[in-house]
Amino acid sequence: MPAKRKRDEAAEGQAGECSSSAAAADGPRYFLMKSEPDSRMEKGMDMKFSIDDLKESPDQTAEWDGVRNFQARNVMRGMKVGDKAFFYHSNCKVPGIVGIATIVREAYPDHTQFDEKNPHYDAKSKKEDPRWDMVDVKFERELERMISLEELKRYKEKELKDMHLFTRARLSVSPVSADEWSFILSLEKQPEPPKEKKKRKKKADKDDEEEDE
DNA sequence: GCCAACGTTGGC
DNA sequence: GCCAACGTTGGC
Repeated sequence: MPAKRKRDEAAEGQAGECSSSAAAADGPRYFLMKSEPDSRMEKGMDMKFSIDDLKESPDQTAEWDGVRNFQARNVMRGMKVGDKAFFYHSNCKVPGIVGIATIVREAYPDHTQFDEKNPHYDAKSKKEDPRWDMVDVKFERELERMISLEELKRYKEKELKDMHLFTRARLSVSPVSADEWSFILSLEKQPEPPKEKKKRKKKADKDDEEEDE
């Protein structure tokens, strides 16, 4: 067996912690899925997929294709129908959670891996043994207000200290604990907090500050 | 547009 | 199986 295969399996092992064996019996599990709301061309294909795009999809349902990271794939493999996911806008002006989607179809092979025209084509993936999976997600609702990354970060030392969004920042699909889920939804009910100003201060402000000390 | 963080690849 | 080089993610 080639070494490559071994690596896949190793990666698979890692997912164990956040799966899966206990199906939907004990209620839904929770996730966070990142998507880019702004147009960005990759090999002639627009990578944009916003919460509005999901909402406007046929049956408000879309294939979550293009995941090409083993950890993220493994997280998706642990998803069950009925599980919930925060829809997160990334790589944009104001990144953050904008809505909620429901998993409506469990992991199955991502067809874009076999499509040479697709930016996520994977020449090494074989039809008999696909490397990459996708799930289908359905729009549930938008949040009453966006919970920005900046706002979430205010809790990264406390309520959200274990969130994969912070501890594994580059994972595009990550698990969210029930506590994290309800904590974030509790933020939604609160009024929008004032923006934390941490943009580079103007020199005048800075001088003032130094005088204060 | 920059670049830090980090996942992946491949030589050894 | 180590690890340097490379590529990508994604906030800023």
